[in-house]
Amino acid sequence: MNFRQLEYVIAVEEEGHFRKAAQRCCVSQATLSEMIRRLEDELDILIFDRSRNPVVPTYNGKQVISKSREIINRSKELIHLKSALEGRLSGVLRIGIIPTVAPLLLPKIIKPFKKKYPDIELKIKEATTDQLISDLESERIDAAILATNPSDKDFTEYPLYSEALKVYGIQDKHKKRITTKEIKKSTVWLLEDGHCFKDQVVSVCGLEDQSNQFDGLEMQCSSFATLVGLVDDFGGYTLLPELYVRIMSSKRQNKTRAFESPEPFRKIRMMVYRPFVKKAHVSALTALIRSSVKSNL
Amino acid sequence: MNFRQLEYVIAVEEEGHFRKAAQRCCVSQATLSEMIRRLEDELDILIFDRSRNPVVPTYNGKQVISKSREIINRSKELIHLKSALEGRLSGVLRIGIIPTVAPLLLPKIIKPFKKKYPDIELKIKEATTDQLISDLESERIDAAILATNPSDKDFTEYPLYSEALKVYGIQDKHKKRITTKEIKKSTVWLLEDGHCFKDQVVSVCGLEDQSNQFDGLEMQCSSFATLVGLVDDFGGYTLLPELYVRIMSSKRQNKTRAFESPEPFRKIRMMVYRPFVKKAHVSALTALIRSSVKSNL
DNA sequence: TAGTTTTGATAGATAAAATCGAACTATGAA
DNA sequence: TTCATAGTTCGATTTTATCTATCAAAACTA
Repeated sequence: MNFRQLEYVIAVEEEGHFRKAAQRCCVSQATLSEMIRRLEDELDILIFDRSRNPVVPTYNGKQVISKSREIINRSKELIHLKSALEGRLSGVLRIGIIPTVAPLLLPKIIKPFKKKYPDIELKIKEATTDQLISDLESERIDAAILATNPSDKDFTEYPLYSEALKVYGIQDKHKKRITTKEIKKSTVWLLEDGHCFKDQVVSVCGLEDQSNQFDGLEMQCSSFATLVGLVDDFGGYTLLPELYVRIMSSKRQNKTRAFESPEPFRKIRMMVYRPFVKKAHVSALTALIRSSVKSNL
Repeated sequence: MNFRQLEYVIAVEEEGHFRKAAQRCCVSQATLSEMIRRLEDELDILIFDRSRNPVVPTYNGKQVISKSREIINRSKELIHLKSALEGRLSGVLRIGIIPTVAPLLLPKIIKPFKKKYPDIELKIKEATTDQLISDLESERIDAAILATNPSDKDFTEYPLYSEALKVYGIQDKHKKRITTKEIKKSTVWLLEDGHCFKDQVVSVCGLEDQSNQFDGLEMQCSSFATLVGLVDDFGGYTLLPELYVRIMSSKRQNKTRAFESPEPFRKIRMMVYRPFVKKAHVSALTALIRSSVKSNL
């Protein structure tokens, strides 16, 4: 067993293809094939089902790949240890963000982060909470920015910020605050399934799990911009997180109101699986996000 | 960088000696020397200070060794993955136990464990709480059996059992229970510093941190057997955990009493640092200890 | 002090491995 | 069938790890 074999296995899993994987690893396909066969012999585990296209890992193979990732990730850390010890953070930081946070947060933080830590290569993945949790466990990402608290307590969390949920779609200029009862009388436009924000809205408003239906129109929304457009065109309400309200036009901000106290809010957290690896990287990013949001909320 | 280089580094750290390390790794000293030099070149970190005898790691070298252990431990897990997946637990399980628990617990569990899991090689280390916590962090051991709760919350704990603290040295056969006030009037013999049991006794009885002094005699005790002997010879009292009382002669058990309610007790826990590796091994041992103790307490 | 032992480093030879290009087999599409 | 694509196998080549033998420095020893 050697590091390269593990890297080959990871590459094949990600590419689903021996030739592409070989290309990525800068070796001939023959070498990669032979090395993977040798690893399979040594572990006495068939890692890939080659009869399928794309090549897929077997059940046992998935366990091998998972362990391989752990090992390769740590070996990368060892290679970057020197610069880490010197305080020059370097290497890769792989972050996952849910779609209802990404467009609000990323524009604020990417540039300052790259400026402050030029030697860190930032890899960002936008995906659903479930996907990101699975990525954390398999060490495909180092940290995830989520709005829900995974019931599973194998994760460590660092609170980032809380933001209130606001209501969009108010026409009455004199109205100050609004209750859930009032908006339930009308249509409440929701994001499509899979977004945790949708579940939060349903729970906050005590809605039946109504889908976006209006006069024969069914919409699968994946962004706040679309939701706001729907409200403008068809009436009704939608809920928006505070940070999104702040980047809307003032005309639209005028159609937004806070809930009656106590205001519902969502907590955004940095979640990590192995709190000690990339600790310096993650806390650098965490600190940056906190200070960035503090000046905006 | 390859696995063997990391193994060589770990061996040198543990042996403090290139030749001995080479012998342990079954290679020539020249090979080991060369490979370590190459790793140092690659990482651009001087790992060992060779001018000292025994050879000691540099500060940065210690970080390298720590990461190397993480990597090597995981590579071992990968090698044993097949049998782990088949339910036949195999490989090494390295356990640390504090000295005031080891002699009470080990005799009960080692044989049944070896019988039930013949493919697991059990390595047991007896050491103080502080030492074991450091061993857990550096992955020198997989789990530790402790009586104190490390304030640091980076550890996961699995409760094993609780045992009451009893008082030894009672002469009055008609006495049923005893209070801390009563025993404080006389000498209370203690274990030497470093044992957490001693600190627990001092705290339970509200003692000044008195040392074992009696008529010009100063004793550094490291076992309950010695403490009991001291009480027999010189009078006074000592505190014993319940499991120890059970293995004493009935003559001595007759000189033992429980405290007035609420009885003080100590909680014995299995502590792990990375709850997911060797999870099956650790829970196998945990289950065995619990059931073994249940029939004895 | 001079000789001896011990320690880790170095050099050249050798065995083991990883890698490559090319030929080979299997599968599915035109 | 014929072709294209996929992964495997084979022999040659390069790279790497390892060995033995030797060296230089430091630590003992007589």
